[in-house]
Amino acid sequence: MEKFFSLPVEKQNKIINAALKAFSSNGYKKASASDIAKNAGISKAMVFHYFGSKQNLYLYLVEFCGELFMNEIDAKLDKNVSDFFERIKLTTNIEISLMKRYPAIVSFLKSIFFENDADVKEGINAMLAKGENFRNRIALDGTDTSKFKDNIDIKLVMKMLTWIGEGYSIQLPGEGEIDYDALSKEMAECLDLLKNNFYKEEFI
Amino acid sequence: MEKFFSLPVEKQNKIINAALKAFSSNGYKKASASDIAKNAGISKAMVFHYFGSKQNLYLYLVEFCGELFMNEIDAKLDKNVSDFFERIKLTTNIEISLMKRYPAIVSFLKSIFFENDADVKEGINAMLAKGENFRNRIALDGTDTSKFKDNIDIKLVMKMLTWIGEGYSIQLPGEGEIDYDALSKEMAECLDLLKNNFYKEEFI
Amino acid sequence: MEKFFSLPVEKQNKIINAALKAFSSNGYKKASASDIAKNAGISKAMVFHYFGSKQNLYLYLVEFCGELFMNEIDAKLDKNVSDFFERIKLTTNIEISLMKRYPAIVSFLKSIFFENDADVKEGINAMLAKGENFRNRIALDGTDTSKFKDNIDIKLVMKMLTWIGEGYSIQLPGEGEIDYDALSKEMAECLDLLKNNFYKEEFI
Amino acid sequence: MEKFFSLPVEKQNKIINAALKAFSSNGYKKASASDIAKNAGISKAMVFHYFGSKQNLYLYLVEFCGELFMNEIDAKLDKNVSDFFERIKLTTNIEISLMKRYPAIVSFLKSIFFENDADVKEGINAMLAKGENFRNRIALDGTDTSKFKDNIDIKLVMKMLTWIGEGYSIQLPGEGEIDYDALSKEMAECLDLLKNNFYKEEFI
DNA sequence: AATGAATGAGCCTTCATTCAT
DNA sequence: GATGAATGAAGGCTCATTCAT
Repeated sequence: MEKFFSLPVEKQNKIINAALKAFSSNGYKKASASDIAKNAGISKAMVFHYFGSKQNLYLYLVEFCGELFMNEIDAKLDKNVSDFFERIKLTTNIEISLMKRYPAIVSFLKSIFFENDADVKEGINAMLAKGENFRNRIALDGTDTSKFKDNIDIKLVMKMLTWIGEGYSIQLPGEGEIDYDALSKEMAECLDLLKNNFYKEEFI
Repeated sequence: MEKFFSLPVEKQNKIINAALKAFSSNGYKKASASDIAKNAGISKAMVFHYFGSKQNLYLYLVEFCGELFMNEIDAKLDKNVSDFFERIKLTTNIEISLMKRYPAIVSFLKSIFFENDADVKEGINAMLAKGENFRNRIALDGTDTSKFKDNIDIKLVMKMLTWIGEGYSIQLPGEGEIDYDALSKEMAECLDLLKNNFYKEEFI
Repeated sequence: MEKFFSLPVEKQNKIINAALKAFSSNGYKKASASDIAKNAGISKAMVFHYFGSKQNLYLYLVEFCGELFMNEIDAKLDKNVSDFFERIKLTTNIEISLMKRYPAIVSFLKSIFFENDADVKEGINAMLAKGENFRNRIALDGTDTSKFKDNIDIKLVMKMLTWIGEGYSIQLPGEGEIDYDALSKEMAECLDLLKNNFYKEEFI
Repeated sequence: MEKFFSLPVEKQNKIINAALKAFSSNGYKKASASDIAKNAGISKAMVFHYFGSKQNLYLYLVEFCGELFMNEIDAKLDKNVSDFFERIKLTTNIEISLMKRYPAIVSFLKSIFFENDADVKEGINAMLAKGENFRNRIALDGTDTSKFKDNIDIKLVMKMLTWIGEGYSIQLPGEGEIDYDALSKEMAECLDLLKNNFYKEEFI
């Protein structure tokens, strides 16, 4: 796959976007190599020249998108913030900012969740597992858990938030413009609701 | 499709389960009629004899599963229970009991969400719309909302619960045994956590 | 095929007509056994019970129709008429009267001409050859050829008439009402034209 | 279909002939793409690569053959010949010369007449209509009709000749060598027979 | 490197034919 | 005899992948 990486980044991105779009709107199986090629402005044969196989291309995209998310957060999350909900909010906003820059990524990751094709399922699960670990680390390491009421199971809260976050991305429309600000605001309301009711009086 | 319905129920179910499994693990497009036939122990031609086309079979399953869920809940949900969380809990348990009887349904409905193939998307959306109406009706009609603390946005709680519920089914493995009791218990914990913190003191 | 013949004639005819219609409007290959069965009001399996195979059925129809034509003419042609054109005219009118009684036969024989499927071609050709012999015999045996101008090649005239006759049936519409009287009249004009110019003065 | 046209003409012709042969001996429906491919020495997939669908290929052949006939005659028919029979004779000979170059065309056009499959019937009829106009124009425009005896209905003669011409092509064998010279000679005899008896004394 | 041609495997679907009842 | 179910073989078509240039 060095062949792909030795392309000018601009062209790489064009191909990546074409593939993301094709895969997310049609799924792994139905997305055809020739569609991807057409969208990217290259010949079908080049897709195989660069990536070897459709499967390879798909798995590369899975990893590429996953790493992109994690690196971005690693780089931009302020480690000094110790408040649980503040961290989640920051993380969420970073994710949303990423979505703004690479809209195709969103639908792709969305589609990945329910891709069940045997050819790519293992790779997807591996990435998702990595992502879950990452989330937990980000959310829990160095977090001040003493603010929670004593009877609150923080891990359960964390799980709930994960599902809520997924719920958000799932409900996004497949196509068309996304109102990222509304998204951000609604997530914030959710977090506030939980914070107001899960924290001890004095930390609200 | 009368041909299918005049089959002994046992055989119908075998075919349904084979199809559900094939579709949920491969998606509409890649699931092959011959796989379905093989798993159901019939010849490929019979699939077409019974359902006419793969599309027809898929759409039938979508409707079958959707109706099954809704009818089951309609029939078993005690309408006298007015407590919001109690209702959700009952509903969830009914769903889980359904999963026990038709395990393939879960992964199928899971997969339906993100099926984008044009041949079946319209049918899926129709069913999902019906489902959403149903959910709202079940959760809100006749529910006593006065127990919530005054500053709680009940619609937001409802949304959160929907996502949490979906989160549950999403995290289920595509294949293999599912620990339904753990599932049920974890969901109950979630509901209790929210109830304990969202209700006024006197209703806990 | 005794099984077929032991049916009441009424039912035989219903089946024959259903098959004639199906074959003539769709051709040998595309006409489906289930169509024939449906049109005849019997089950598909019976078609095979009676005729063994679609090929058999088709070949039977070819022979049946051919024999019907020839027997009819043999029976009704007045052997005392010795004038060439008069005979042709009589024959033609007999044919047309047959068409009136069994409309489906017309389109079927029409379609037979250009049926090229290897499964039935041989049988068709055999029947057509028999038909040609028959025509020649009818037209030439006992015919008074002395009326023709001396330089006329009667066999050539005969061939021309055959082609003209075929031309007539070919130009018939596949479906809809046929104006048999116009047909009869136009053929008569043709014959008169030839007779007037091919016969010696004194026999016109 | 540019893909097909950018092939070397030699290969185009091989494919065309393979298809003509397959279609004329089996009809539209039964002729299989794989037979065509096999006869043309290409893979089945290429048939679809070149023509998109079997229907497309068939309709292309219909038009190709039709145009070929008409162009050839337009180009070679000496417009100064005004004698009716002379024109017919020239036309016939041009047609026969075409048959020598593309033998499969004959059986194909023969088969087209009675092809009833809905997928191609419309296209066939369009071409046949064009052909009929063409025939009439060629035969009647600029023809000297004064040579006919006064009581001859020229339109009827024209019709007869059409049927006779069709009769010729119909009697041709589907396969095997055709004796084009005999064909040409017999047609000439026919024309002479009619000319000698339909023209006024002084023009024979 | 880049392309268009080429292919083979596989899919949905149809249908003549056979089986079980 | 009669029927509906069942099947296997084939056909049109698609597409990931490879080849030749």
